[in-house]
This record gives sequence, C-alpha cells and structure tokens, in this order.
Amino acid sequence: MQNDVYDKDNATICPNCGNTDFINDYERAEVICKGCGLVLEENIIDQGPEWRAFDHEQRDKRTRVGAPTTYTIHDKGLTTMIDWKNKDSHGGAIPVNNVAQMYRLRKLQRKSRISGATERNLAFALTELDRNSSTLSLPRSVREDASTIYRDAVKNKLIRGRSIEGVVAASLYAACRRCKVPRTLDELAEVSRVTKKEIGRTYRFLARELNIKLPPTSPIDYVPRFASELGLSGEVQSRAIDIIEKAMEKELTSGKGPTGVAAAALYIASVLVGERKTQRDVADIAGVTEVTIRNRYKELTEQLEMGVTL
DNA sequence: AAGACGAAAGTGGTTGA
DNA sequence: TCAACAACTTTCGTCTT
Repeated sequence: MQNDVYDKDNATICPNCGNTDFINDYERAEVICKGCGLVLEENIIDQGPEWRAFDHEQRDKRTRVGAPTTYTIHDKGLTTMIDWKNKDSHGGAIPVNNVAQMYRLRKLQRKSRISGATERNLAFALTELDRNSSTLSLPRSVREDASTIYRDAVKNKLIRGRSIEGVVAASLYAACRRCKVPRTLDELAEVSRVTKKEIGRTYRFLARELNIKLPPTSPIDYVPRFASELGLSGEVQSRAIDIIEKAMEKELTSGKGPTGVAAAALYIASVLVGERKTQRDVADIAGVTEVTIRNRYKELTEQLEMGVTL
C-alpha cells in the first residue's frame, strides 16, 4: 500500500540488522524491516481512508473532512472566517445597504477569535511553543502533546506566578520525555529565554500537579540522536544500545546521568566498530565532559568484561 | 601534537535531621 | 534551614599514539 518510514517511538534503526528502511504493511497490520524482514510492530492502524478513489474528482467527493484539528493553535484551528468578498453564497452581490453590516460582522468575528486574557495567553504561548520546537526540530506529535500539557496547566491555574515562557519550556520538556525523544534541560534553556534551573523547577511542579508520571529517561533514547549528530552508522547505534541494555541489567546506570551513559556507550561502540570518535567529540554532542565519559566508560568496560576487546 | 588518562578541587542539587 | 553527600565539572599534569 504505502511505503512510509517506520516512526514508532521515533525509532530509526532496526534493532536486528541496523537497517533504516521500513515497510508499513497495512494488509497484515505490521511494520517490517526492509533489510532482514523482522516484524517490528504488529496491529498497526491504517490511517488512510477506508474508501477508494480512482480519480481526483472522486477523491474530492468522498473526502468528508477538512483540516485536522490541532491543539497547537489556540482555538484548535476551528475558526470560521467570514469571506472578505461582498458576495452571497450564490456569488451574487450583497445589497449595498447590507455591506456595512457585513463589515461590522467581520470585525466582530476577528475580535471574538482572540478574546479575553486566557485566549490571548494561549495564543502567545502556543506561538512561543511552536518557535521553540521548530528550532529544536521536534516532530509534530511532540508539539501537540506539549500544547495539551500547557492547556492543562492553564486549566488548573498553574501558570500564576510563573512566566509563560517557563511553563512553555517545561511543557515541551515533559512532552519530549513522554514521546521518548528526550532533549536535555540545557537544550531547552538554549532556545527559550528561561534558565535551566527555572525549567527544571517548573517541570517538576507541572509533573506533580498534573499527575504526569514519567519513567526516568533511558540512555537509549539519546542514542539515535547523538549518533546521527556524530555521523555514526546504524551498526554503532545498535552496539551502543546493546551495551546500555547490558549495563541496565547490572544496574550500572541507576543514579547516573543518562546522557553520560549514552555518550560512553556510543564512544565504546564507535571504537569497537572501528569508527572511532574522540572523547572530546562525543562529549560535546552529548553535553557532558570527557571526564564523565571516561568514568562511565571505565565502569562499563570493567563490569561488562569487554576490556580485552578494546 | 593530539588525544587519552587520572587526581584534586569546585559546583549545583538532593536529602534527611 | 543547614550540613552531608553523590554526581558531575573544571583544571591541570602526565602518559600514549
């Protein structure tokens, strides 16, 4: 049917063979790796229409929907606009004595769209949200999620005493974690005008008040992004994930910063595969120091009995 | 000369009295 | 509110490739 890119949880590589191409087979409701045929996901939902159309005219006729509603626009994109043309529904001219009335209606409509402090607050916050997620190049799903979190925060009157920007950044941070595409607090602080400390505090506050329960971030979630920024192959990625999984079994990762663990695992993997990167490079991308990489790296190699292979 | 290694002192945040 | 504490950083000197 369609050959989309497999996007579940933002996974971009096959854990089995490291391939990056996937087929969405809607007939069987499976996602399959193009390289090795591994079934990566079952019971997927076909999001296409249930009807078929053979030409453009039919498609137009059978479509029953307009633009999707979105939480990233303050009125969910459900605005009605009054046409600026002075024509009625049949295309005929509107009587002159009604033209002034139409003008007043349009003005009213515009004003009512963004009315009241809450609406204006939302409109501002959501453009801010969009700007931030654009510079971080976050997927649409995360933006939607962040907007709903923000809306919840507003609904529960949690923004009082806090800056809009702070809450926006915190919502984004939470959404990123929930969607398993973690960004560090540093990265968030970089794009918004809020300090890392403030974002962290607001985030914890939101999480508590809104009952957002989030498992601690797994180092694995950082691997694909760091790897691609370092220009490392899929093989290195799967090796790194392998290492992290083993490390988690032995509880070597608890209490340690996930970025540090991810960085060390990637460093080790890059050496093992023969695409060596310097500690400096990996450290810069991951936002940790070489020393941290060394410490993690030492622990990992010792505890996982792989010192010999290095 | 660049990178890796490690010791020592410093920093910001959490925890428990 | 304060001190203890663990993780992480900064800095710097030494060793390895």
